[in-house]
Parts: sequence; structure tokens; C-alpha cells
Amino acid sequence: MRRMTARPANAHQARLLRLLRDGGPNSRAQLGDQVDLSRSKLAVEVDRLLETDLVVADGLAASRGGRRSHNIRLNPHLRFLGVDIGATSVDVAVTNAELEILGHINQPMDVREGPVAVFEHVLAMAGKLKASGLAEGFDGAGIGVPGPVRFPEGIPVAPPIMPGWDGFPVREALSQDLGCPVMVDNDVNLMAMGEQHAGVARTVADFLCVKIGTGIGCGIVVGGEVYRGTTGSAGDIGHIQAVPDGRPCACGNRGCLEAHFSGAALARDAMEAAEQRLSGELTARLEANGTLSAVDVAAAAAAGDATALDLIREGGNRTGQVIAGLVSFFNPGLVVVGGGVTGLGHTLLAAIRTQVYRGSLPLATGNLPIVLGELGPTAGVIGAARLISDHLFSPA
Amino acid sequence: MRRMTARPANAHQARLLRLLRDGGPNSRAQLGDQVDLSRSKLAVEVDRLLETDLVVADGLAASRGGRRSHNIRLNPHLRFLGVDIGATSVDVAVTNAELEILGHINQPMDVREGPVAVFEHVLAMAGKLKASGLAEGFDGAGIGVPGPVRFPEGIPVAPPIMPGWDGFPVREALSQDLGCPVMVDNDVNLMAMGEQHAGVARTVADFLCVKIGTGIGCGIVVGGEVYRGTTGSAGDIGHIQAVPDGRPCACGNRGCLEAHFSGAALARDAMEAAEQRLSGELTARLEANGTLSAVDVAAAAAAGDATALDLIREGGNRTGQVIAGLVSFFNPGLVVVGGGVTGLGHTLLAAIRTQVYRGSLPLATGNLPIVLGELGPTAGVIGAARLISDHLFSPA
DNA sequence: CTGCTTTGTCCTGTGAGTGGAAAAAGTAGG
DNA sequence: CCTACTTTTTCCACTCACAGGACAAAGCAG
Repeated sequence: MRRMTARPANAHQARLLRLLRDGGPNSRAQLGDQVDLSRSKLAVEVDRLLETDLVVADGLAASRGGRRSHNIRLNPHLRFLGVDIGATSVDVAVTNAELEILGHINQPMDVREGPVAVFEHVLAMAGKLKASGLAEGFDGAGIGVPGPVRFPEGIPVAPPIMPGWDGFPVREALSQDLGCPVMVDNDVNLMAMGEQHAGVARTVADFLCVKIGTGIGCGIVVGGEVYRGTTGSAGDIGHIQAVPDGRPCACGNRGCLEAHFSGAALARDAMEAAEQRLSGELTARLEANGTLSAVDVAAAAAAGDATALDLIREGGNRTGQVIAGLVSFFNPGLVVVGGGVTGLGHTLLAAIRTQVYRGSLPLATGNLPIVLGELGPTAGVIGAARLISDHLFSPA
Repeated sequence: MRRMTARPANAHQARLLRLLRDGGPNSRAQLGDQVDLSRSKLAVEVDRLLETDLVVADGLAASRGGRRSHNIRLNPHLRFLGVDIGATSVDVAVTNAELEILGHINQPMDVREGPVAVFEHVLAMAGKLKASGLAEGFDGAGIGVPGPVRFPEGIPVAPPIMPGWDGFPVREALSQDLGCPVMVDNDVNLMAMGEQHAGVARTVADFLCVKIGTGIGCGIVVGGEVYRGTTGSAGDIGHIQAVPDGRPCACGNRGCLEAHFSGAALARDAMEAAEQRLSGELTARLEANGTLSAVDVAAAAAAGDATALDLIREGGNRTGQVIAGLVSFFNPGLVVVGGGVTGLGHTLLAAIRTQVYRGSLPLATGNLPIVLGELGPTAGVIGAARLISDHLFSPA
């Protein structure tokens, strides 16, 4: 199929496209109820969208008591590619225009291999998805990278954990390789957008999305829009000081949150505990695999191992203290906790909640849900698809 | 003079009013350069504004090489009232429609007297300004209160330092008493708007405005707009934990920033030091006045008193550590420090800068100015006038 | 006094958008 | 099957905002 290049010609069309994206197939009459346009105007704009092929007719809707309305929907052949590059693995997914995941591949990989090597893999994965018949091509792609991004240009800037990416023109390069429009953002921001689109944050305008993976970051959503800060590094909370004169961190300071709790820190702590034979469960796992990761800690905790639980609780406390400060400052309507370590589940969440509810004022915490993300590993790729669709479904 | 009740009829008129407010008198031709409207359309809108009396003709402009253009300006009889209620004093000012201060009164007062008593004073002060011939009446008033506000309704909610104000309908009551539209906001937010309108933050879209007075608060500006949070308590950084297991705070926790550094905390520390005879300067002042305030510490520091300087430095360090965290999180383009204790000047600022530049990542601090507010005690009232003018100069 | 520039006004054309009328396509009830 | 009522869709005339050109008014430079 020829790829779509059309873009909405005006704000009305953009509005309609987003309604169809978020609400699925819809009758013309239903659309009319949601936008404030006269029937005539609506008909004109819908007809123009049909001409662009972005939208197709989809039979007749059920009657609402009178003449049946014509259904329309986004072209079912539209395909978005969502790419979520983590520190140690990559997720690639294909979605339709309604941002439903049609296929999803995860593959371990080290970002430190550099952009060229990583994108080779990504393109291969995208190729595999195409080959399995899910897509003939892509109409747009969203890319998440684990570091700050100069958003308008789609270029990583000074990313601490991915040297070699600094200044690499991700957007331009991938746009070339994929032959479609591309948008690039921080992986944490994409997770926030994912949870906003299809997860727990659907109805909240101002919220925080804390992602605890190899590192720790925080997506900030203000008035329904991701806030990226002046240089694109907003939400970089991993290097907030959590422990005065605490552990040395890769950034040069001491006591950074990330040095005390994150996938990497947790694995290291677990290894230490295992070597000191503090925990039978962890020691056994270490001897079995030769190494330990956050997953092992989660499993040990699930098995009731006290040491593992203590590690999680202490990390949750540290994280909760930092979040408590952010809650006081930002007064969000929701805090979402996600990322790799969410396998630690409710032990972690309980520790965070305790600290936040204790450390912030009642007015800020009174009606503040603190919850785990709903989408797990798909949040990032859904957010990526959402990013590019927001871009494409806006007036040219 | 009859008070103006007119409001702009559309976004174009609102735009023009704001241009005249921020840029002063302007010729029709100059306005044409700034808005993207045809000359005919512009002429129509300007004529309509002239009819409303919000705008008046103001002679001929200098020639720009051809026919001279007609100047127009906001009606010079328009008057806004700016009220900044602090914990221990109140500022009331009259401005013209260009938000220039025509008269300004400050008066000591305790907010804990409650809203009725305070507003009696405020109305008396407004009356005094009227009596001195600065205004015949007010076309709008902005009110700042030292606590969280449910913004749309203009009602304080659960303000810690002003019991008795909780739920008091400030906006409605004052609107009645003054006979003009009223908007209410947190005093810190108003300070931020003041510095944005006429101070150091004129050209910055995303910035933080830290106000250190009796308490500590932080105005958050995102994309040029004040961010107030879900319940109106955003920026309430006084109760972020700055010292683990630190001093007990009025809020019930320990180690809150406000308990360790603020006008009140500083005064108490100074008294302690004076009583222990650690500082001749402070002891002398204590004996002379019977009490000490932040002003005394500032004076002692200016005289080179080591104890006073230490107090300031330590407070600055604590504050700087908290701000460092906020900078990592928010990635602002500017940090403004203001409020009562700015008398402490560069000693304070240096301590804050040291902590922020040390404690945040280079990408966030690389090009981050940290400066003192430019407007001093007038920031609040200018911000208040700006608040109500933004409201009035928007489409009805 | 003569060109040239800028500013303001007038006027007409265009395109977006509204809202009513009527046709088309249903449902519900006799 | 027919009738009365609903909802949806199309068609059309009308309004309104706005752009942009023509032209007059006003000023500058020589």
C-alpha cells in the first residue's frame, strides 16, 4: 500500500482525527455531538478527510431511533512504529492508527553500543514485524531514548548513560531509514504519554510518572501536555540527593537517588547481601546464575525473603522521600510508578506511599492516588505511537 | 469618573489591550506591525476599543518617513488595585492600566487577625490612596494571600499560617466591597507574575520564583503561565524535608526547609546566638530592641558579623539543596530569589548558587541564571495588578 | 512645488461557517 | 401495509470576518 502522507488541513480535521484515534470508529452523528460544528461544516470536513484516505467509511451505525448514521474510522491500513530504547533492551511495536498494539518485540541490547548499531537492530526488528504481515510500511514512528532530548530537532543531548549518542541526529537518520515522519523523546516522557493515552492517567491533567528502571526518571504532564523543560532535561530526578553524604554516584556527586535505588543499585545490593550470606534465597539464585538482577530480588521478595523485602523497602523509602518533595512542589493529581522494577509491586508501592503521605502536606496528598502503571512494558511503545500520531494529527 | 465595565469582545481586542498594557502608548501603525491583521481589520477593532473607552486617542506619533500615525493608549483613568497580604504586613498599591505604580502603602499587620479585620485595613488603605487623588475608583483588583488558593473561586484552602481564612470567599467579598472585579492568588504566584511582567523574568517562559519571607514558597511558571497544581498548592516547598530528623516544624514533621530557614527561623536562630553571646553585633541589637528579625541579621552581616554571615550561609545552603532538586526536576530557564530576606543579598545568593551548581547536572545548570528579584517589595502588587488585568483583558 | 513614503479609509471579493428546509432512511404502532 | 414521528444527511441561502487593492490624506526630502 502507498503510505499516507496527508495531514489534516485545519484544526477541525485534526480534532476529528484525534477523536477517531481515541474513541475508535464513530458515526458522523456521534462526531457531531462531540465537536461544536454545524452539521454542514462537519459533513464538509469529514468528506475532505475521506478524500485524503486518512479516514474511511465503515458501514452503517446502529439506529438511535431514526435514520441510521454512516460510520467512519481511521484507515485500518495506517501503521505506526513505536520504539522504546532502554538501557539494556529495546521494545519495538506496530500499532494501527487507533494505537492498538498489533505486534510487539522485545530484545536485550546495550545502548552503549552506540546509535548506529542500535538502529541496525531496531530496523531489523521493524523488518521482522513487517515480514510477519502486520504492516507493509510505516506512516510514522515514535522513538524513546533513555536520556534528555532536544525535542524539536529530535537529538539526544549529553545523555549520561549513552555516550556516543550525544548530538546524533536520531530523528533525521531514522526518518531517512524508515521513509516516514519520526519524533523522538525521552523514554520516561513516552511512558507518561502511554499511561495517559491508554493507562491509569486517562482522566488526569497534571500528573507525574516515575519510571524506575536501570535509572530513575520522571515524566511531567502539565495540563495534558508533557513538560520537557528548558533544555529537555526536566524530570531527571535520578540525581537528586536522597542521602546526605551517601554513596558515590557516576555523576560525581554523592547520595544521588539513583545510586541508592534503581535497577542497577538494587542488583548490586542484592549481590552484596548474597555474598555475605544474609539471604538464603538470594545466595541460591546467585550461585545458580552467577549474577543477580532486580528480577531475582522481586522473586525472592515474592517468596518472602526478608533481606529482599528490606532492600525493596529501603529503596522505596528513599524514592518516596524524593517523591514527597516533588509532590509538595508540583501538587499533581496522580503519581504513576512504573518501569522495570514494578515487578517489586506492592512492597515498593507501600513504602513510597508511606513516605509521601507522611512527608507532604495534607492539601497535596489528600486526594492523591499513587499507583502502579497499568501498561507495563507496553507503556513506552504506546506512548511512542501516541507521540507521532499527535504530531501527524495536527494541522500541517 | 464612571468605572469601566467594558471587556474586549474578541481575542484580537484582548491582544491589542495587552500590547498597549505591556508596550505603553503605541501608534496604530506600530500595532499593525505586531499583530497579524489587515489594516482594515485592525482599524475596525481599534475603533471599537475606542468606543468602549478602554482605549483613548493620544495625539499624533512621530513620522516614520511618511504620514504621521495616530497614537492610542489605554485610558489613563483606568486604575487597578494591587494587594499583597503577607504574614506580617500588607502592601497596597494603585496602578494605571499599564501597571505602573502610582501609589504604594505598606503597613504591618498580622494575618492571623482574620480576613474581616485584615480587609478592613486593606479597604482603609485603598481609601487613603483614593483620598490622595490617585484614583476615583478601581476597575479591578488583584489580591495575594500567603497560602494556597482555590483559584477559580478565589478562596483560600487550608492555609497553614492563616487559620480563620479557610474557605473565606475573598474574591466575592472584596468584589462586593470594592465594587469591581477581583482575582485572588497565592502571594508567591503574584511575585512570579510581577517579575515576569516588569522584572528579571521578562523573556523567560519557564522559571521558578523562590520567595523567602516569613515562610518559603515557590512560584512555578510553565510556558509563560503560572502553574497552580491540582489543588492550588503547587510551589509549597517550605515543608520539603531539608534535614533528615531535623527541627520539628509547625506542620508536624521534622526537618522541613521552613523550620531551618525562613524569616521566622532566622530571627529565632539570631536570638539564640545573641543570648549565647556568640555575636556582639546581634547581642547589641537584641538589647537595643528587645527582639531580632531578619533585618537585624542582614544589618549584622553587612557589618561583617561572622555569626550572622554563618546563619545566612547555612540557610542558603539548605535552601540551595532543595532548589538543586527542583532544578533537576523542573529544568527551568531561570531561578529568581525574592521575598523579605533578599536583604541578605549576595551572601545568600552565593550559598544557593553553590549548592545548585554542585547538586544538579550540567545540562540543567549549564545556562541557568540564579538571580535576585528586581522589584523587591513591589513585585507582589505589580503581579496582583497583572493578574486582574490579564483577567479583564481577555475575551468576555 | 515635485516625487516618494507612510498612513488611513473605503470597498469589494472570498471563504468559513450557520441554520433552516427538505429529502432520505429509519422506528413504532396500529 | 400504512401512518406518524425520529434521526440523519444533503442542499442552499445568508451572515460575517477578513484580506487586499485602490485611493485619499498627510508627511518628508529635496
